[in-house]
Amino acid sequence: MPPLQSADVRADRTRLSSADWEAGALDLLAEQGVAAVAVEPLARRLGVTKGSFYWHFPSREALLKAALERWEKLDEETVFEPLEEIVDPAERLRELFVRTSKEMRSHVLYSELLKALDHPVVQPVMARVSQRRIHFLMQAYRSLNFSRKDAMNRARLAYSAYVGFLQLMLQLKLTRMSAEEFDAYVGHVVETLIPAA
Amino acid sequence: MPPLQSADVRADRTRLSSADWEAGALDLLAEQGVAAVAVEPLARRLGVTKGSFYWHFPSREALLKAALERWEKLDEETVFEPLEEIVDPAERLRELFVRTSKEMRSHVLYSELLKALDHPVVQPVMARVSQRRIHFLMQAYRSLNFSRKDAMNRARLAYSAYVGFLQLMLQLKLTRMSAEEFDAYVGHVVETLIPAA
DNA sequence: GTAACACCATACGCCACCGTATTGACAAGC
DNA sequence: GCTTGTCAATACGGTGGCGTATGGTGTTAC
Repeated sequence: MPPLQSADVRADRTRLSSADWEAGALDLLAEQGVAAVAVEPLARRLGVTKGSFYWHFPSREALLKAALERWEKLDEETVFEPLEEIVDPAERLRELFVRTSKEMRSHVLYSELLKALDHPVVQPVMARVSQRRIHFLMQAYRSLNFSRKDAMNRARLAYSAYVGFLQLMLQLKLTRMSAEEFDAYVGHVVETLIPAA
Repeated sequence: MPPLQSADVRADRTRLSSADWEAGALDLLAEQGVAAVAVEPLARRLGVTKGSFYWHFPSREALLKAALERWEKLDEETVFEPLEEIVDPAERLRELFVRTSKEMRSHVLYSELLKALDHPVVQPVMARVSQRRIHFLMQAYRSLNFSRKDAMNRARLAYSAYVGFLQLMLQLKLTRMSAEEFDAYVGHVVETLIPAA
């Protein structure tokens, strides 16, 4: 009797590297949250046993840390660096708000991590990422002639709105909006939180 | 050797009722999240063993459900009914935003529940509570002559801002603001999200 | 003052996950 | 072709929680 292989994600024939485990961890994280990133389930999913895992990582914590740092780096590169090039601050903000519609995976991950902020490994990563993003917003508002305090408060407000919206949509699933509704909402947010040119 | 009694919360001498367990569950929930609401730890905290628990409740799930329904009821009574009496909608919104400064426990609980929205017992309760609150906001904006769509979008935005702020402050602890900073932020939010009279 | 009830203790079996130890298989380098 | 290094299987012990079974004790009703 064959060993009842689970849905076998990897193309088999190859062996696993640390990066494979990290990628798998992020997949599981996006799908089922931090608690689901456990070594035995992940091993099953990758078609091996945990005997393999403990060769690559000393502990579950270490995997989590490595995976999150991988995510943090990727996040910076794909989301923010492209935006730095837009010179007009109002336009930069608008683009940030709108591009946020795509890239669902990034939001899903961020949203799951929001639910695990009490975890000692998650907390510092999220603190860095969120701090950077809020700072990005603040600088844009500064360029729009907001006072220091107003810029800070508006940045906080805008980012809070992002975070809250994520939770309400992705987690609570209060209203699965149509594409038009969603665009209308984003339009409303832009009008409300970004001063007209 | 005495049985190493834990910090003994109840005034002893009395025995426990279902309500005591529910209250204890909410305490633990506020302090350490949904996952921490486990029967053996809770029993230890209450100075009994789980032999007691299973007399009052058939399962951990049942306790959680009872506790959350208790919270839902209390929330309605203490937060929203008082506000219904304020007739001027702009004033009502302002008061909602400002009173939200107090009542920390309510926010802490809501914030912890936000992190457990995938839990089948938590989800429906949170859906009801959030839906009610957003509807409350929407009606206020309607009274301020917002179009139906604008009112909906603004309500979503305002509530998202609330939810996000909760997570950023209570969970991420990005910035522990001073009382003045906090008031200034609330002022900024009021100016931004509520049209001037 | 005893019987019934309400609450609690103890002890047990079960499961899921963590981490360790030991051995095995396969490839590359010499 | 034999050794070394890399990845993996197996088997084990430990922890912490769930739920059950059964018996015990204080309180109340009569």
